[in-house]
Amino acid sequence: MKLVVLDGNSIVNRAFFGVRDLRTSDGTPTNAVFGFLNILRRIVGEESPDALCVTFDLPEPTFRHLRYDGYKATRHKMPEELAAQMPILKDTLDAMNIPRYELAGWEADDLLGTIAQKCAASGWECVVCTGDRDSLQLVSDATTVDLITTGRGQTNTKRVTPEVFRAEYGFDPIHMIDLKALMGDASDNIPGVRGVGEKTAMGLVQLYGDVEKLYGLLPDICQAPDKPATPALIKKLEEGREMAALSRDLATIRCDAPLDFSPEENRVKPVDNDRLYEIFTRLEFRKLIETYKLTPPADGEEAEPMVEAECVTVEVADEAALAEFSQAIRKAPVSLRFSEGMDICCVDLGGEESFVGYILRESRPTWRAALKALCAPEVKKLGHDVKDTIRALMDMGLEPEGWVFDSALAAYLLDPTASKYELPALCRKYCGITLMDGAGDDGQFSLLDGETKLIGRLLSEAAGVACLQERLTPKLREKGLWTLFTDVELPLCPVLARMELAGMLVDREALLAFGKSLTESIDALTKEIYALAGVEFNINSPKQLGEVLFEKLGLPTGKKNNRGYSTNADVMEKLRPLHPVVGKVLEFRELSKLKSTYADGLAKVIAPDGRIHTNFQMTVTATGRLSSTEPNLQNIPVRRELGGEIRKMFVAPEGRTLVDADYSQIELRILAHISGDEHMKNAFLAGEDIHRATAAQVLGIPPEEVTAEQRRHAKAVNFGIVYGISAFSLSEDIGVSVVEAREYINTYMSTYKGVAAYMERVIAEAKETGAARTVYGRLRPMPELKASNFTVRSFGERVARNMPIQGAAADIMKIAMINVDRALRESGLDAKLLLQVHDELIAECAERDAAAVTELIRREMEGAARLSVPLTVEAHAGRNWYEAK
DNA sequence: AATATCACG
DNA sequence: ACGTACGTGATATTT
Repeated sequence: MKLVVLDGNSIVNRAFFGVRDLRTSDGTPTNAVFGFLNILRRIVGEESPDALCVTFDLPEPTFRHLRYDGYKATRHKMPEELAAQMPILKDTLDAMNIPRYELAGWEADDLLGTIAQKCAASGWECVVCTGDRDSLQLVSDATTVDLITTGRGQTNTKRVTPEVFRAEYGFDPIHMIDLKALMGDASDNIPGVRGVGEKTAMGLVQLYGDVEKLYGLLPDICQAPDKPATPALIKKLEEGREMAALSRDLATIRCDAPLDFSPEENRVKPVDNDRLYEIFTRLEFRKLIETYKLTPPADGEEAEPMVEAECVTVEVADEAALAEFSQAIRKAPVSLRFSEGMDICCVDLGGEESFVGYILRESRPTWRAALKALCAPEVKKLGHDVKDTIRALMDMGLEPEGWVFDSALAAYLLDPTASKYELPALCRKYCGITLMDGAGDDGQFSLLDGETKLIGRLLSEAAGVACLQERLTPKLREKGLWTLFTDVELPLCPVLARMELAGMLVDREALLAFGKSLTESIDALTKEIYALAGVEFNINSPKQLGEVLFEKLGLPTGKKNNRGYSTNADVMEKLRPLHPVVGKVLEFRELSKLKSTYADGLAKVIAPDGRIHTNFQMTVTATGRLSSTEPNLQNIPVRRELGGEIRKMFVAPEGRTLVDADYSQIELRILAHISGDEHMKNAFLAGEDIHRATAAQVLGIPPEEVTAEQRRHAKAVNFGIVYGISAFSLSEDIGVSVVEAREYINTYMSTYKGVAAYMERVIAEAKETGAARTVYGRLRPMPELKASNFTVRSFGERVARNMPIQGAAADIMKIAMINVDRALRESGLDAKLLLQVHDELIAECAERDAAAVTELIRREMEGAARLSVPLTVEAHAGRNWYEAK
């Protein structure tokens, strides 16, 4: 039996100084806790102990202080940043069910010694884990020491057994104390013998071991086997006799602390999932949550574990089973889970027959007919990530309708700020059930083959989805999210599935040619930059670029970042006039971005059909927007001239055309609507250029006298208002002093009083209800508003201003997409939606239908919401995306 | 795996 | 006095 005891203070110190600064988003330092846990995991991995515990020093004076005043006088006080982490670490250990030992008046060393001693007495092997060489004296046949060293971010452990120790020191571990008695230890304020250093002491201990024995033989001693001690040394030893005895005493780790300890009590126990999950969430250790396979705590009172019922499974393998299946699935909603390869489908029958599971296999002759039966609109279906299921089924030529629930979307609406919505975690959180994953070693179905396990998992997941429907439906209703769920999110799924499947056609040849021309320009720029800088370096490395710009060329530094000085575009734009290389670097940056992310990046994801099929994510953003991945088609360049070239590569096939329609100023229109501000509403009602109107209003001049710069400033302010403006950021953005920016904001707020009042109101409401909301009911929990930390709270206030605006725009666009898709399909026009970019839709249609499609899309988008100001859309057709916009 | 940067709305 | 605009995703570099 083996017990590992960790020297808590020593290890947390190593961790604190060895791990780079790490903080939660509210600024709490966490690096020491993080480092400690890493070391802990490493040791447990290496030693596989049967028992585990940790010792700590208490900050009170120890008995050694009483005996020798100088002792530890030089030890530094614990840094505040580390002290702040100690209680967190102790909580963490408690949640991990790892016992802690601390004893007033006793050093951690003595506790380690005592524990090692008691282990040996119980016949246990003991491993002392510390970063402190002092503990090496404990090494014996029953006790080893794992020395932790941290260097260059790397943690190494060295296992010190008696053999290892002897090989290194040339004497037995217990004589460590004799060595210290002679040479002392500055860090622990052990005086030692004056004039005796490491070399001499080592030699003497190697020859005599014990200090007492050494003194007994004085003056007839040797320094080395063939070298009698010099009279000077003997004199020093004689004079230091008392100091040696005292030092030896101080250096001796005591093994008799009055500690109630037995190795058995420290047996390794499973962690407390709920407590540890809570702590890791608070510390933002997301990775560790996965490492320890922690799951969100079950959600309160009503979540009782679902009874694990026997599930009767029926495989739909023949016509008779198919007939029964087709009947059964029409009686009540069914939940579906498909295997990753879409070759197996498990169906959980809800309602009265909830313990019946049907299995569909691609290899059976009834496969397609069974799927077809499932796809009927009368068959009410529940799923998880329904959009992906629909896309896969559509890809198989089916048209699944009748979706009534999606557990991922439901969980997203309830808390859109969660990082993921995986089915097993949701089942645990909301239903208190643990799904069978078939992977555990708990013998769930360890005797079964792979496919049987897979079916077991899918059935268990399907049952989980059914349970989630029961638990989440009332929650959605309570929180006023039900309409959004059934009328917006669910109907959007097939629309997005069709868009993803359609994909956007790309002119591959032109894209590759553009990439090649970029390469040439980049090569030329590289040479110019090397010549201007006088050195060759990696221009893509902000670190190296910073060294060249700020050290070699001596340019003035702007903002700092974690590792040095920022070289971002804002900073470099200011440096542009100071050195010709700066402009070249900016150009290099622009071109490399275009090449790596767009020219090369997009070429890589062109499907065999010549199209790019993005994935729309419905459960990512905190505001309700979609996001687009693999590739992201929502950030295709447009603002700069060269970037526009990329949009020219997105084309319509021969005989077809693209239609691009975007909402004009939708966010400001929403602001005008929900704030009810008369001035802003009037500007929109009069069809004015809103930024010009803002400048005119704020400056008190006629609109026609507004200069380009005044309009630019007003535009920045309008954006700022939506984002939750601050004078500082506005001044940065438009390049005026903070005072001027503040002045501008004040004037703006007294001009647009309705907006000012609205901003106050939303924050107050969000504070009261704990969430920000759109007019459609979409919500975002806002715990930040209660934070005592100024930065966190301010962030919360900006979010509370912004979310209802950005979120409502997202709601309106989603409604528009559903309506456009429906109208297009009903119209009989040869057209389909391809892409959404937040306030913009792109469709493809036959050339001859271009005008009709353009008008249809405009009509549906403008009609998606009724605001107190007009909602207008600009729409154009073109052979490529650039032309259409 | 984290950071810096930059593309979009 | 605090720190500094909302929401995303991809890439290259560095740890």
